[in-house]
Amino acid sequence: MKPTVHDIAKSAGVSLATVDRVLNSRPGVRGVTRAKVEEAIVELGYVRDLAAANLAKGRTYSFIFILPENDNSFMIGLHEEVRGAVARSSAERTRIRIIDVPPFDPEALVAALENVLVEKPAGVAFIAVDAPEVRAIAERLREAGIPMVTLVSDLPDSSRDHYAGIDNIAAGRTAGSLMGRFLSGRDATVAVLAGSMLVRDHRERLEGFSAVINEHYSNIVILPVLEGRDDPVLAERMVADTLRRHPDVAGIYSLGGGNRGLIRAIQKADVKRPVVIAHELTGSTRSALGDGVIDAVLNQDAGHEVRSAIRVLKAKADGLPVIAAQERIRIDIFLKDNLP
Amino acid sequence: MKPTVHDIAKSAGVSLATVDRVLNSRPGVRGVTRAKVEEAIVELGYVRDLAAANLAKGRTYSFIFILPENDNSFMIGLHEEVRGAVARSSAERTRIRIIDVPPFDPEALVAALENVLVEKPAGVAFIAVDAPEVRAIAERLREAGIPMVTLVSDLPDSSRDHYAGIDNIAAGRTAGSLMGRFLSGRDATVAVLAGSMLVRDHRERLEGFSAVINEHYSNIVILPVLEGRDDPVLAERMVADTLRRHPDVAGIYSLGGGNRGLIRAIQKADVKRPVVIAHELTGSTRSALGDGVIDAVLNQDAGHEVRSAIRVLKAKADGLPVIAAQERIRIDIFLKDNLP
DNA sequence: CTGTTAGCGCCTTCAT
DNA sequence: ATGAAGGCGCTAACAG
Repeated sequence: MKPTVHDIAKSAGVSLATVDRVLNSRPGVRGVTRAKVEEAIVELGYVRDLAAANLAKGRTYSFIFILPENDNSFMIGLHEEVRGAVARSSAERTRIRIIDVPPFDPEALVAALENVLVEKPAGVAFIAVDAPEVRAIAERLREAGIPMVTLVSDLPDSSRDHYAGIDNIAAGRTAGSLMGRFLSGRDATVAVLAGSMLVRDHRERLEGFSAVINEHYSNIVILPVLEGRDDPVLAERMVADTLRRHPDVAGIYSLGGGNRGLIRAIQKADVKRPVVIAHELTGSTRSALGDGVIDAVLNQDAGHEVRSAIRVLKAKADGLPVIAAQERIRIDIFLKDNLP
Repeated sequence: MKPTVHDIAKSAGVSLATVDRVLNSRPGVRGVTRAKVEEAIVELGYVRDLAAANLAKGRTYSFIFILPENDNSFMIGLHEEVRGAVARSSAERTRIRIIDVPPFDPEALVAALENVLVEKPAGVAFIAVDAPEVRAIAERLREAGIPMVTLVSDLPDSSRDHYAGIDNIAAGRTAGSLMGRFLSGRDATVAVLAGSMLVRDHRERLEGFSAVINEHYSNIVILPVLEGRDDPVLAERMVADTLRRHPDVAGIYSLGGGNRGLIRAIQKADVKRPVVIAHELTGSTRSALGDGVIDAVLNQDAGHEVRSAIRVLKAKADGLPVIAAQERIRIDIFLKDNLP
């Protein structure tokens, strides 16, 4: 039989309350007594039953998710996943509140996080904007002991406890390798469509992509980056324009959003289909994969990211370890053949 | 406040015991009484607290994992993952027993499953061998109400509740697409190394691979399949032999095990490096990816499969739904750039 | 400082 | 067929 608090109380010759105080490192226990209890704990190999503890405490983990009110498919999907988690809240003993903020706005993010500091939830998840103010408030959250995970976009070297997202440099490198292989040795010109070079994930993807091309595919020339602001209309115009001015473009790496526009531009253009690699599996990229307009999609599983963030926040709140492999967010590669 | 059994007892004007009988559909309640209780349940929107129920019952889910005592890296890794789950057992209220059986042996598998039928655990997971006897015993397990999930290799159209593994036809197609693209239009000869054509997953991978090559890459000729029995020594000999007799082989698809031998054969051969696509990320395929001997590895995440199997078995045991997206096992594609 | 006691939400004898 | 009471493992007042 697994030992319970009763067993260790008996073994240490104290009462349940004292055992509980020691277990939860609450004050009001003499050093000697504490020592006795701790000894009994290790001796009997006691491990606390979290479910029972939570039941007794009537505990529910209150988490806050700060999400940008962005209208691209990926963010909409992410929102949906969080709402899914909200729907499962009662079964999972969580209470999740969503705070919407304007995208790419450090001030707004800081304000939301300040709010978190007041509310003192059991944990917070947010999509980082890499700015000094954000780092500063994150540090204060850490001091306040509020578990923190960054989602999708990280705040490296900061006080966040965990990052639930992909390695964007690796993603860029992966795109570079695929592009290089798919273009197979021919001299070629490749265009890159990004959202904005001010955003860290986009910068990192470009960095990884360029690095691989420069290292291994010197036959490929990368055109100056197009910044389409993740906007389908703008993206379409920029890509169409590029295809007109560089009819020899043999490849396009779309590392941000606005893929609907990219796809339209390619379909309308009167050129040989370029090799296209894009990010995020959405309705439009999925069907473009099927139609052969896009050749590969790199994806991060938003559902996984959200579930992982919650698991990690719970674990941090309880001071428990996580299963690292389970929380690693993969860089999914989808061809039309392995679509889910 | 979430309603509890007390609330519905009060609302229905009965005692806790009666409520409990209704909740667990136990006999000994008059139709009218039952109706009253059920009405109160829906009216108050009651949902039972599983954690509390399990605490009261002192419940632990007993599961049996039947695993082949295979010595290839993938199976060893799978074993390890199950042992990891065993280590987490107490925290997860599970008790997992592993039964080892000889690989590819329907009789042995049937015997083990017969044992399961006697032991009546809360669920069983096994790597299917596609044989009529296995289907038959699976049917008996279903009749006995024992939740069943197949792992890695499925038993399609059978009575298993769930399959925790990849779609092997899709995996083969994915390999075919990658091979076709990597070889980019050139006329080429491709060799296929399998374990055994008697195993369903291998057959399906070959089927998918061939289909794509035939549909889209008529420039590629596939040599007769080599059956290396997942044995590194045999595989090395067969591949070396093939490379000697067909120095023009431009691609190799290794859809089974024994990759250590494949890698050695390629390294020793005095030919231009072929494009190599293999399955399962192990120590050797990982370093071969790094060395450029293997170009892509298709992988199924054994850890995910095991954790998923357990989640699904638990859910089935409780008659609860699962989060489908969480239980889909991906066909991971690894290049050297996105290694975990 | 330490112990007693009464729950958390549910299940399970044992009576009635 | 129904109900009362005690308990699962842990926590939280409230007394001493």
